[in-house]
Amino acid sequence: MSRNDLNNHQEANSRRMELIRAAAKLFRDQGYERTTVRDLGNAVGLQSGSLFYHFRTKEEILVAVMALGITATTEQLALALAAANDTRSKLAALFHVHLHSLLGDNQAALEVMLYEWRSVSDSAKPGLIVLRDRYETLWQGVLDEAAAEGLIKQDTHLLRRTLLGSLHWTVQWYRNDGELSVAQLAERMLALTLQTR
Amino acid sequence: MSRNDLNNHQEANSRRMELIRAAAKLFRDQGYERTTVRDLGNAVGLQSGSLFYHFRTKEEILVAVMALGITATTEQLALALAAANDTRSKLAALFHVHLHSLLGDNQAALEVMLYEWRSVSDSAKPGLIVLRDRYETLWQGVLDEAAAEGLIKQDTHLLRRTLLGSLHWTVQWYRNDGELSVAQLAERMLALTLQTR
DNA sequence: GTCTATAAGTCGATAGAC
DNA sequence: GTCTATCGACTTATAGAC
Repeated sequence: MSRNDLNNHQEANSRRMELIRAAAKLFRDQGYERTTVRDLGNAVGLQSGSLFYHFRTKEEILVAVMALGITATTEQLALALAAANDTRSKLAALFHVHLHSLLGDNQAALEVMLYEWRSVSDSAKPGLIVLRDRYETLWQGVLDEAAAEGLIKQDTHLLRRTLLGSLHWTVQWYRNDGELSVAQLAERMLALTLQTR
Repeated sequence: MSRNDLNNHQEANSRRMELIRAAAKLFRDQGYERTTVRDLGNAVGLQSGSLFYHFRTKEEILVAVMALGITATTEQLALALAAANDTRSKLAALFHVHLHSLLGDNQAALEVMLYEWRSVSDSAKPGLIVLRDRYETLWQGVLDEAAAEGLIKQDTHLLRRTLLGSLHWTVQWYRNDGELSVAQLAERMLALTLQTR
């Protein structure tokens, strides 16, 4: 029996999770539309027809990939924020967690969430928007705190959108084999944001 | 005979241009892969087969849309920079021209350039990259000038990438019927960038 | 659970009439 | 230049055997 639960991405059902992870990479590299169910089957050693035992439609796979991408990132951010001692550290966590999730090893799922949104049907969008809002609420809380302390500028709503845009765009130009590590990039982007001279 | 000239997008050949403009909107709204040649034909009152008199392939239409988007924006920026009196005005022009080109009336072409890059074949990429680099070189010149005058921070290469990322991402959340005009948005994003308190 | 086989439809592109 | 008609390939999804 196929599952359709946005939240329960941690299920031990390894075949399903294996498929989601393989789909994330294919969707990221080729795009959702150009990736066929035969491609997905090949990636996990199944015939294309067998996929439909695990998922009812190809789009259900896309939604599962996106849900995994955003919830995993949210969980990592929540953990990092809980471990941070001061506001400056929390601010740094926003950049580090986001970039690591986006550019780190095998983390294609968040990128799919950001760049394949148009392929999601209207009926599936609300559930994903809830997950995205949960993540952005964490961001907003830290930014408001940092603005109150004078660390960053006051226009925190617009700041959140511009910062997330800057971070999302890194996938278009960042190269893992370049001179800059993900952590170094996070620090330099943080420095550009802080109210210091 | 079909034309294949990246630069000559101003050709008076109105049928071809009409098609490019219609394709820009369809590609933006539905994505390149989901837009069929039948959709393109309907949009300009042609049968699908007739398109191939004007373009050899569907991808050639995509490339023409992108070339139009980036060259038109570059031309507008060059004009605005030539009219600017000081560095602060040039900085403002970067934000205003980019956002107007991206969010203004019927300006779908630049958005297609930014978000359908994966659908461009490897053979067509170099020509478009040349056009994009021309645009980013204008940006880099202004940013270097502004940094020298202390208007913005010194890390201008990374700053260019983060700013363009912020601007590109506005298409994902900006609404024309909202409370903020494009010009107002440009000013507020500029304010977030300037080294002032 | 996974297979084989295929249904049922859509796709980009071409050929030839006008 | 645009039409009609269609080719051949490819697509998601289903049915039934194992």
